[in-house]
Amino acid sequence: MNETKPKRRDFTSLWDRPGFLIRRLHQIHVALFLEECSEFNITPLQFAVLTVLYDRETLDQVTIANQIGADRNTVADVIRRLERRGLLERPASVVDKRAKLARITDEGHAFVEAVQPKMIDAQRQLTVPLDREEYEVLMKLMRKLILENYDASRAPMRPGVLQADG
Amino acid sequence: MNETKPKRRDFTSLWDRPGFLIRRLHQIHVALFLEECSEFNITPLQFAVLTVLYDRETLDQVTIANQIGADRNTVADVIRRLERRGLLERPASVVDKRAKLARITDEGHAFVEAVQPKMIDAQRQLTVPLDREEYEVLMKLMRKLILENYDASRAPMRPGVLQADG
DNA sequence: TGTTAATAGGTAGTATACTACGTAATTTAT
DNA sequence: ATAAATTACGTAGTATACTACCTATTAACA
Repeated sequence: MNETKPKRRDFTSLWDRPGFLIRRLHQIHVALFLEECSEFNITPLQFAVLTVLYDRETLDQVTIANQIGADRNTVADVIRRLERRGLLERPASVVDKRAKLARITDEGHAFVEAVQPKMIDAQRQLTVPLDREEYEVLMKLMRKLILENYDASRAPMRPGVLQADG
Repeated sequence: MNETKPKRRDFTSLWDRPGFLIRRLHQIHVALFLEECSEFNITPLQFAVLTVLYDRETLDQVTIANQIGADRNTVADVIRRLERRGLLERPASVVDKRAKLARITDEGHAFVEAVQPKMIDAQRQLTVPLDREEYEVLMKLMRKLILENYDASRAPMRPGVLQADG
């Protein structure tokens, strides 16, 4: 084979910058998700919130933010929109007067079930180019980077959550 | 070894959804970049725009957007901010009265050189957990997904650009 | 007990990343 | 040469993802 350059990590071209590729992948995923779910008018983050509330638990905003690895304020916005659509309720906590809880409604529950197959289509379409082994390798490496850069983002997921879901 | 489940692609847990992992990775990358470059008050996308203008070419907004794989309107915002800081100039095109071009200033040129090492630190920190082979595999798989989902996002990069930089 | 810490939530502001729509200029087709 | 389609740019609006700062409530400790 022709031995090309040793190829150390140089980052000169945009296509040699992991951050650049990750940004593009993120754009593409969001675009695919929105396209597949266009009939439901739902976003990836909104669906993630509904996913953690699907089993009818009643959680506060911070817990939800930690479980989906999102910013506290962003989650507050998302919850506001989902409540406006009647997919969530927001009961006040009786034990902690600061906390404003969130719980899925029956409508929200049915909504998740309706959207689920489309969400899966979006995930599948993004990754169809990969065979089984490539897929597993990619997922493994991405999980590794997320766990090792655990405290980089302002919305780090808690160890408990990692163990529960990972 | 203990043979766990066959592990088909099921997407039930958030950590089994590629889109979810990509969103988290994107968050982490942005956080690392902003942290490393905090003294310069610059974002990944702003730096990407400066990168394509670094060799003193004078380009229009659409061309810039295509080269960095970003939305046209987003690029317009970014350019506006960079111009406000004196890092870019915006000469009008003489051949096409619709086009408003962008060109890097001397200040912008020096700025890129000052920020470059910090950008590289951010890229490196994101990927330190990976050894050389893992790094190359990850980059290869991400590039593959981007190229194969070429027309998914509204800001697809043109084949010419792909050949030039890929 | 009383002071301090930490926590839950809110508001306001910025940047990215879109959609939808409109205008002016250019290119293509008839 | 004129009409139609395309292109470049702009504005306005929405959603995500932050920072910074604020209040109220709870927990910790001296």
